[in-house]
Amino acid sequence: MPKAFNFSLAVLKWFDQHGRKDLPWQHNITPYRVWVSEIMLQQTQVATVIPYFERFMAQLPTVQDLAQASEDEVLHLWTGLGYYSRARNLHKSAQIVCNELRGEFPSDVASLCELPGIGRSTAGAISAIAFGQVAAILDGNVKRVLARCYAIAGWPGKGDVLKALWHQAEALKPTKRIADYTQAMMDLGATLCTRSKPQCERCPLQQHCLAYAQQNQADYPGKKPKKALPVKATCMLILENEQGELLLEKRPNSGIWGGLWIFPQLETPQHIDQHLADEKLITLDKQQQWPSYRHTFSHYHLDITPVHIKVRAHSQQVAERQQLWYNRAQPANVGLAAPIKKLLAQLN
DNA sequence: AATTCGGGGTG
DNA sequence: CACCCAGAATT
Repeated sequence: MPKAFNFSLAVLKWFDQHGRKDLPWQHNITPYRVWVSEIMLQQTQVATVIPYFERFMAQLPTVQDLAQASEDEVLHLWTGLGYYSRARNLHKSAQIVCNELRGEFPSDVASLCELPGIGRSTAGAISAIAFGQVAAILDGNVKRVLARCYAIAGWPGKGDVLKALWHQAEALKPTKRIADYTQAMMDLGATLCTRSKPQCERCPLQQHCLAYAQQNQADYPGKKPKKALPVKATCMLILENEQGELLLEKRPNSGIWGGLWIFPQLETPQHIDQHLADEKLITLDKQQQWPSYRHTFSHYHLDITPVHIKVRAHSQQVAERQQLWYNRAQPANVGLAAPIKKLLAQLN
């Protein structure tokens, strides 16, 4: 009868040989240092955090120093790290710890979760690493390790997937060496069980990893589903004067097609007559509606309905409005939006 | 349950 | 450039 696989034992054995043990917050371990490091590490990579952590600790070595600092000073120390609400919550929590908890950090997950900026995973990390309490974590690294090892499919942003991952995290945590185990799981995810090109040949879980067995490591964790792009519609006026030139307008520098030149746009073809009147343009020929087509951006589809109209221009209000009559034989040296290029090509 | 927050790293 | 990262708070 072979001995049953002991997940945490294998992870701890690997940690003893290969885990990271020299990160700044792994020395002189105190609840304050662990807490600050865990907040900084939320959604932020270790290499980015290290210099910020060093500066922060040099400037505000204790929770009392942090509580008494100004919010501006805390935010200054955070500048460049991103997610600035983390800094404001950290500051608030320090004041709560000092003013309401007599300077003593809570040690259990539920109490830690009461502090602003501390959720279930960060509470578990602080409780386990700083206080040795048997608590589970589920950060991005652990999600990846567990999703692969147990073939937990789906995007962790979905409630049921997250629930399944937490279930495994809670079930696997050991009662001994919880601090090392917690660090080990994060190290495993950060150094071996990486998002791309995981080093499975060095992984202590290889023999038991379902994703490795199926050789579909890349399928875990499931990716966030790309939501269907919204569809917008526009009508583009291809206004051709008696010289065969086409009216273009310059887009503002900010926003879509910034600084490029496009045909005048209307929401729908119904607005054409009004627009021509406003622009003091006289229709010379029948309007020709071209077939609509779809142009796709990263964040939406744009259904374009081109309408070709031959006109006589009356006034010369062209310059101030950032307009020009575009001569295809002697094209102006301006940037053209992709759909405009496409339509110009179709005119020939 | 889905969105928002946000700077940097990476392929 | 798209996607991801030691997630939590908000709607």
